[in-house]
Amino acid sequence: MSDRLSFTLHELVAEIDAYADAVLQAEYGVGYNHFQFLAILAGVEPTDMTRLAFCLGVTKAAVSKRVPALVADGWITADSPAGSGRSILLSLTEKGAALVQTAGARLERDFAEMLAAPAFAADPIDAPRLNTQLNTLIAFIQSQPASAAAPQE
Amino acid sequence: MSDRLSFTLHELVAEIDAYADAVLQAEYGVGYNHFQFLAILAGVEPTDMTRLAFCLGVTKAAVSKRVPALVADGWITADSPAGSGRSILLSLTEKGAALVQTAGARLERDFAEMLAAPAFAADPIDAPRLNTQLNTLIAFIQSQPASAAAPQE
DNA sequence: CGACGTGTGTAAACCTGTTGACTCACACTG
DNA sequence: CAGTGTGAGTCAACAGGTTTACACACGTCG
Repeated sequence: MSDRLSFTLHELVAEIDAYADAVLQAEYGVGYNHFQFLAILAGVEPTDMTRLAFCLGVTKAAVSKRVPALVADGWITADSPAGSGRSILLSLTEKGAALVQTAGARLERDFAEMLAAPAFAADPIDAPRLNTQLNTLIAFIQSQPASAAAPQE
Repeated sequence: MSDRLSFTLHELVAEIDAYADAVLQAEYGVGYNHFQFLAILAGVEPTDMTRLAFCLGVTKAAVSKRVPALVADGWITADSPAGSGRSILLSLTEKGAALVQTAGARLERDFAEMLAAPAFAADPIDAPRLNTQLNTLIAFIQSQPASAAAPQE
């Protein structure tokens, strides 16, 4: 347990990811990265690689390398509409959408249950309020001059 | 802005890291990973590779590979005390300790200022309380059965 | 003593991401 | 119609992690 909030946040995220990875691996046979790719695509589909890369927080090249395998395994489709330059439109297949739906709901339910656990009875966590506060904080950090470091921009 | 707390947390951590990396790079000429390695070592030095790896949340092998360069550049020392098996004790040099001290203070000050920014006047963030809550949450997740995924254990 | 078991660091192969140079398709300009 | 610019995707080289297997320094126990 650290007394530095920034350390605590890192630790918490690592713990959430580890938990999610364990659940996903055990019940759906996919890893956390795999799920995250599909889940974030679900929020913006159909979209091209560049935008998805931005949403994922990785580079175009990283997305470009993962796409063929995901298409081959039937999670997503990649179409090149005529007359759109080299742009490639990515979408979820039924299988991909189903995974995002069911596994996402499962993880969200788990997480909500944790936040409502008796351990927090004495000092309950107000999730919506916390979410709003943290989003404000994100926006504020992004507005800081030194923060010119988002990948791919 | 996502309405899912877990997404927001990921985004926040990414933003904090990007900010820290920009500051560290600009003012101290080191990257965030570099600083993190030294800062976490500072909290447990002197210690051996296995324990440091655990604290960093990476494997022994990863630490083992980084140590030679850090020693060569004068950030840390690696000693093999007689009679302790193959254990190697890692410690910060003066240079390393100074970086952790000054850069750490700088980042912490920046972060504290952000949390006190006017943007939060309407709904202030109580950092110590939040830290406690999140640490409780971490402990709770770790106690969940599915969470058998901490690296190196 | 000698054989094992255990903890610790290291080496090799691999996976995944980044960077920087490139190709390609299109739009604009002369 | 070139010629040039620009945005999108891809390729090659690299960086930093993980895994698996191993070498080594100790204990312990026969």
